[in-house]
Parts: sequence; C-alpha cells; structure tokens
Amino acid sequence: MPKIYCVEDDESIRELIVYALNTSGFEGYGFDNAEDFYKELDNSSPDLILLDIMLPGDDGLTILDKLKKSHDTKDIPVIMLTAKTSEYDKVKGLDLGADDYITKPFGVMELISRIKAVLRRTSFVSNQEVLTLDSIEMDYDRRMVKIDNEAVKLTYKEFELLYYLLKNQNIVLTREMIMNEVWGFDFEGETRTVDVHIGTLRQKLGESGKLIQTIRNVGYKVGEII
Amino acid sequence: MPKIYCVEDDESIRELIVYALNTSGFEGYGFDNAEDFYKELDNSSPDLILLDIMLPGDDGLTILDKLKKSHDTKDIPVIMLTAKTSEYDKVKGLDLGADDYITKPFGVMELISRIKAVLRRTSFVSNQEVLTLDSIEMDYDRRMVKIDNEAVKLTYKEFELLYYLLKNQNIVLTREMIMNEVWGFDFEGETRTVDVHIGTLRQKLGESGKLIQTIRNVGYKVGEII
DNA sequence: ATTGCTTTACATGAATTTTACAAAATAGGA
DNA sequence: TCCTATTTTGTAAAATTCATGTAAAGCAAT
Repeated sequence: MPKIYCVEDDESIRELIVYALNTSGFEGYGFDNAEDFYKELDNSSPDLILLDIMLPGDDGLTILDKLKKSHDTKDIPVIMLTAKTSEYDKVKGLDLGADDYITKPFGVMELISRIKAVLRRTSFVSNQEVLTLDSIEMDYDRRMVKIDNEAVKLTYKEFELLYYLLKNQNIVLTREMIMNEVWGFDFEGETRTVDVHIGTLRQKLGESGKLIQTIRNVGYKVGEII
Repeated sequence: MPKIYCVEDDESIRELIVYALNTSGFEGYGFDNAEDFYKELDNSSPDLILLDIMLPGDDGLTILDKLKKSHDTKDIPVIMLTAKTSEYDKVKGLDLGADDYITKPFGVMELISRIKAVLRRTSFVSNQEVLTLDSIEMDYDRRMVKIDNEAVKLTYKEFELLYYLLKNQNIVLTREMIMNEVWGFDFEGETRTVDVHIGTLRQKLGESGKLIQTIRNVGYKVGEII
C-alpha cells in the first residue's frame, strides 16, 4: 500500500485528500505545515508527496527545492497543488523537478488518477535501494559500494555483511544474528568466521572501517561512534 | 536533440507547437491526422509524443491506446492535449498510460517545461532503438551490433541476451532474471546455459567483452567497471 | 552437413572457512 | 593502582570449498 504524505494548510482540503487516499488503496497522512512534515520525513519516507504551493513557513516551492536537493528524498515523486493558476508557479514547480501539477479546485477522481499515473512511471525507479553512512554509500541493486565516491570491491559475503550492518545502523548485532541473517539459519560450525569477515571488511573500508565497532561480549555495531 | 511528434488537427496550434519545439532544442514534427502519424512512426520513433484528444479519424485516446499496446511504442512518453476540461477525458487519458496532461489554452513556456519534466523522468528508460555502451552499439530493430563500427555477427540468443544486458546497464542481473527474460518463464532445466552464452558473447565482443562483469554468487552486470 | 542451443565435465582460481597465535580488554587480587 | 590470569577479539596464513569459464559432446532443426 503506497504511503502518501500531503502537506496542505487548509484543513478541509487536507482532510478530504487524506480521506480520498485512504479509501483508494493508499495510506494517506496530512501535515498542515512544513515543520511537522520534515519531522515525519526523517522517520520514514513516503512513496509520493502532495505539496501545496501556498503554505505558512516554508512554502511548497521551497520544500520541493529542499526535497530535490537531498540525496535521501530526491527520488520521491512530488505532485504540486495550487489554488491560483499562475503559469509562473507551474513552470517553476516543474523546473524544480515536480512530477505533476494540479490546479484547485480539482476532482478527487482526477487527483487519484494523477497519483496513479505518477506512481506508475516512477515505480521502477523507486525500488533502488541506496544505503549510506558517513562516507559509505551502498547501492544494493548495482552491487556497488563507494567510499568518498571511490568504488570499493567487495566479495559476496562482505557485501551482504555490510548490507546487514548498514540496514541496522546503531543497533548492536550479535554474531549469532549476523550468522543467521548473512549465512543462513542452518549454518553449522561454531567458528570465528564472522570475526574474520568483519576484519576484511574493516580493511577494505579503510578509514571508514572504524565505523564498525566491536561491542565486547556482545557483537558488532555500525553507526555513531561512542 | 530529442525528437517530438505532435498530432494536432488545428493548423495554427500545430504550427505554433512545432515552432516552439524547434526553437527550444527539440526536433518537432507535426501531423494533422492519425494516418500520417502512424506512417511516420513506422519509419522512426520519437522521444516523446504530443497527442490531441479531439481528432478526425482515430482520436487521441484511440491512438494512445494503440501506442501503449504495441511493444515498439509503449515506452514512448505521451503528453495529452485537450481543448476542454472534461474530467472524464482526463481520467481516461491518464489511466491509459499518458505521462502528462495539458489543457488548452496553454502557454508555450508551460508546454516546454512539461516536456522537459517528462523527458527528465523517462530518459533513463528511453527506448532508444539504438543502445550503446562504450564501443558497443546495438540497433535492435535492424538486429545489428557494432563494435568500434565493425559489425559483429550474433546468434538470436546472443543478441537477445546482449539486448537485455544493455537495457539494464549497471544493474546486476541474476541468472534467473536472465533466464526468465531471454529464455522465457517456462524454461525447464537448472543448467549452465546462461554462463555458456555469456562466454560466447564475451568472445564475440572481443575486448569489449570485459564490459560484461561477473558478480560472483549473484549474476552478471554490464556497465561501469568496478 | 550446417548452424545454433543445451548439457556435461573438468580445471581453475577466487572466496570462504578454519586454524593458530598475537594483541587487547577485563576482572580479581595484592 | 598495578600486576597477572583469563577471556575475548584481531588477523595472517593455510586449508578447503565451490562458482565460474570453457572445451567439447550431444541434440534438434533446417
């Protein structure tokens, strides 16, 4: 169920949209200001964003600009909403990278249709999974890891291990958890395999290898250094 | 220079659009009816199509439907043009797979902006009939592959395999994905067929064969060398 | 007979795992 | 606080496994 955030200060419109979304196979959430929206965006990112141009605080075009400039959010499709049909706004929004544009008043059917159209054409891009931590950047589909934009060659197990670590940033992972996840539940021997792989990973990551911390007696953790 | 076809029966609008395209970095061609348009489409396909909904003969929605049902044209982005804002038309157009929608009267600036926006988001999927990578050049329709402008003779499976690889540059493709796509879903035996074909492809591509990378334990990838 | 596709079989070498020992951390006792 | 015994982790190197490359045989279609 695609998740959609709607930033719109007019309460009645916002509630109508969220209601329409929720009854059309989407998971809709409304925000009446940019602040709350940014906060929630930090927690989890939606599949699409509906953005009113006129807003108190950061307006829609400013939000759009920020979204498109951040690596984490630049691939989330955005549909702009606006009350007045000034061509200038349209052009500006589209040039800033909005995916579509709807002028109020609009029918619910039209809105849903446009959302579906945008999702249809962007869906195959959005499943690209890029994980980052500091200077480490991992693109799972491409099986590429870059450190400071420099490609690093990892073997299969190293790659999977790093993926699991990055997926669980700031969480301490026991050797058993790592074994189960990366090697599979039915892995036999009680050995030092994980340690050795952590070692080679640290080496290959160079300076960034320090981001993999040993938590003595427990396991390993990646993320903020204590 | 992206090529754009515009199907629009109103002469003044059509000429305005073609003029605007040609002065904005595009190669614009106008058609006042579906017949001529189809004929030209057989010769060479554009990067984007502008489609009026109201037309004599096949109307815009019919054309759109045909375009989206044909393998050769389904990936060409389409922007619909219409005279009046009947919501029914909009919904129908969008659900048929149009990429955007513009209501007349529209400003030239807006049109160009929208075209750019659509091209921007569809460009990486672009079904250029000619795929290239480094010195490899593939013309799918002509079933020709050239390396450094030297024709290379490929068998059917080799050609399809290379096509699939080039279509998915930089993405790691598993043997299963390759099997499903090139050999078909119902292919039986769990064998080394893909590997052998990759091998012969590499041989025939000569030096460029190195662009096909093995991702151990996963599959193959074509593109940026790590 | 020719051509293209699939399977088989085996060598190779890269990746993984194990081993063994060194180094570091920790706890307990003086 | 310092020292030592013990545990835990780091890691180089050896041992082993296993995925891939590829030649060649088998097979099917024309």
